[in-house]
Amino acid sequence: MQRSPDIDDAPSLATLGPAARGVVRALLLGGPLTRAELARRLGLSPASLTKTARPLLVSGLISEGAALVSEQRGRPGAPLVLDAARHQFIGVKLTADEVFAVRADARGRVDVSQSVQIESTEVTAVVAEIVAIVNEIGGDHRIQALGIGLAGEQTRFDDTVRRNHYLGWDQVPLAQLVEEATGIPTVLSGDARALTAGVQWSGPGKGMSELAVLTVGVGIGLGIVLEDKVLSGPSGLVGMIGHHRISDSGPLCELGHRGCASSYLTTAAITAAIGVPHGRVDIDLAQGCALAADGDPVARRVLADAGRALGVIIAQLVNILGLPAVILAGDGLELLSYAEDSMQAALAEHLDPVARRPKVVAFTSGFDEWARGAAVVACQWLLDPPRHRYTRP
Amino acid sequence: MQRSPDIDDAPSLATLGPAARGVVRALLLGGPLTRAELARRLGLSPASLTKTARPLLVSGLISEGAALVSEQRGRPGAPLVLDAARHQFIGVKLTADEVFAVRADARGRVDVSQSVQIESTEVTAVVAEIVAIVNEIGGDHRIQALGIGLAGEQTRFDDTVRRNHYLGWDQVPLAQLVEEATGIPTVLSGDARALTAGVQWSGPGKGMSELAVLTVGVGIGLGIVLEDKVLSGPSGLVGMIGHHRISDSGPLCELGHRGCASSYLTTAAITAAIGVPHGRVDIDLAQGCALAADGDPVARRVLADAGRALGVIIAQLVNILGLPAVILAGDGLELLSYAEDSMQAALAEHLDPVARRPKVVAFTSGFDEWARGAAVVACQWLLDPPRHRYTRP
DNA sequence: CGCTATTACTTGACATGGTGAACGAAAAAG
DNA sequence: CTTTTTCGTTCACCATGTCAAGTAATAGCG
Repeated sequence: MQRSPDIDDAPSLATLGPAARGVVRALLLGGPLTRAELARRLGLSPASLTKTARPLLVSGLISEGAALVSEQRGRPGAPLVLDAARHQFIGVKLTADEVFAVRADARGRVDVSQSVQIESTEVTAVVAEIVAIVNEIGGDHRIQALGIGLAGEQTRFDDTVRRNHYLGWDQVPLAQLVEEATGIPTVLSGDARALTAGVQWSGPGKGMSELAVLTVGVGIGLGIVLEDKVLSGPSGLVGMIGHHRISDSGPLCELGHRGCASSYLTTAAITAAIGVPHGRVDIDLAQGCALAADGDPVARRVLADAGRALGVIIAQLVNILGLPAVILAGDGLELLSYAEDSMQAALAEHLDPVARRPKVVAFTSGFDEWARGAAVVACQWLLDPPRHRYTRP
Repeated sequence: MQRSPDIDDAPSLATLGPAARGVVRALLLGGPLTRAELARRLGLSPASLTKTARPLLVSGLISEGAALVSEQRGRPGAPLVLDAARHQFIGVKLTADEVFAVRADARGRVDVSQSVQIESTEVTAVVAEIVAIVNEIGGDHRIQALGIGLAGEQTRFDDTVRRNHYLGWDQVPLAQLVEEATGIPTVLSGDARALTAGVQWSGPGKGMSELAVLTVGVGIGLGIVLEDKVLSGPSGLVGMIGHHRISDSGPLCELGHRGCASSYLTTAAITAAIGVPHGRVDIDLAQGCALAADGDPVARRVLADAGRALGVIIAQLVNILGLPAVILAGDGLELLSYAEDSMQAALAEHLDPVARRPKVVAFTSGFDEWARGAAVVACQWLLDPPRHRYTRP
């Protein structure tokens, strides 16, 4: 080819074979790597890497960097460099009253983010809002894929919104609708799954093959990673941990459960529990934490109870699945400031005596993390090796 | 070694390539199948099946049966038949005081079983006992592989016994020791994992891609199947559910937990809970159930509480993992007779409102089911596609 | 300086497992 | 007897991966 590869001239990741995708994935996760190192990580022979890397090099998708200063004895390897910024993705977090979108590169680094309130949850209106924000945020960039995260029962790399309580939708082929309007390949994802994918791809869980992401905020969410894959379950109904009973006594949740996780941990539950004894209904979580900081016994107790609930849930997860790490996220994470001790105590108490204590990490992030996760899902979707299913003509 | 070229001359399953293994696995699970049906189940083209089946046919590993009476319109397919009985496996369940072994075919059908008490848990003594029982039970049959199940933290297709509380072992290369003494390829497995494999391969969970097996007896065990694979976790520590707290009040378990699962569900806990109020220490589970049948209020209450504990655990599993089915097993299962109602009630109460209610199946079986599971693991191990990891010379 | 050990990469022959397209075979339906 | 439908085969071809042998570049060392 004569002309130098223009910036948007690189082939789409979707056209690559499974072997090349594996290399791209490893380069995205591991920065520049030599062929030898790639071969080791992917469990392939050096010969395979020579063969797989060549077409990627000639197509301009990756390039060969200067050899590093050698620490080894032998011939230094030539690092293969993948410019992640040349592969842009858009992630959308869809709720019943807002569309939040980010544009991120293949490593999940966010470039732009934007949000818009929506008035109607009617399908065509929502699709129009998504299309508008995607076009705006996409700008001139070529977008490889679009991921949409929403609360509900989505399976892995889904395309249809099944019965969705929040939006009032049922069997809406949202991916197809958006794809037709934007021309960008689109995939749906449960929001907890998306957040978890983001955390594991390029967040605090990067490189961990097994972990759970537990979110607190309006509700309680859970995403589980096993063997490097985010669990989706056959029906997409996974991680419904919000109403696990923590104790026999305790507050009531909105479903009438006494002492369930939601009754201890949702932001509404915490602010109510702190506000009511003080005769105040307008307290928010920050104020509640401030009260605890001032030594207010009610706030202290409520947050300690919340921490205890967190600890119990973490212990259950680790007992059942043997997870080495649990990451806490969500906008209700503020509560941890005065809940961490009781969380750790409850974790220690409820962990099985032979289970290993997991690493518990608090991951403070903005709301865009949900949309970023959706972008990561879109990227993982493109890189997912086509699952070799013959379909008869 | 010289062998008469008779029926046992078929090639070992271990020599097959991944494609052929897939066909064999499908034939083991699905009885005789035509090439067309195999192609559909494996997601392959008809051409692939012709190619893959041929060497299996000429080697005699499978044969072509007579065409079935046709219900379809077109040409009837020729079913491919695999004689599972020609592939024998041995499964061993190892405890601190007993070695229990079965010989089963590749479909997990048990032919012979035998057990022996062991006096010493010294490694060489135990290995000798295993070798003796394997040789005896193996007879003249060619044994494809040997699986050993034991309580402890074994990873998937393990070969070393790590720190094992029951046997007092640490870092014992048991698989290698037995393999050297018997000449049979040997693999280790956690006992819950083995039981679960047996249940899903050819037990009541046959064909289910997602399920959990919950055992009650001396302890509480848990095995989880996700996407057709039994979960093992990175460290082999999975399913440590025995000390999950069920209620704040309740009996004490041997670790001092009040109201944990073990305190409600182990056979010892139940018999003690029934026996003590009656001033009897020698009650066994059957007698306890008999008392309940006679209307004894203590026994009724204890069994109802046990059922409630079961229901809570099942609900937790289903909430977290979205499992469509849970299978109950173990020698303590007798308790279900007067515990099922409370179990169902607790399950309904603790299940998340949006989660789907799982099928709960009681699977009554003998102790040989544990060893049978180990034999199934051995078979699955042989059929596991060599996981394509290049190892440098 | 040149030799050796070590590590990185390439080359080409080959194996495996997969596909599509064209075709032949056997049954039911009409 | 023809059509339809489904099953199975053949053959050319592709993608991925290995092995064995060789080339390339570096550090260490006499």
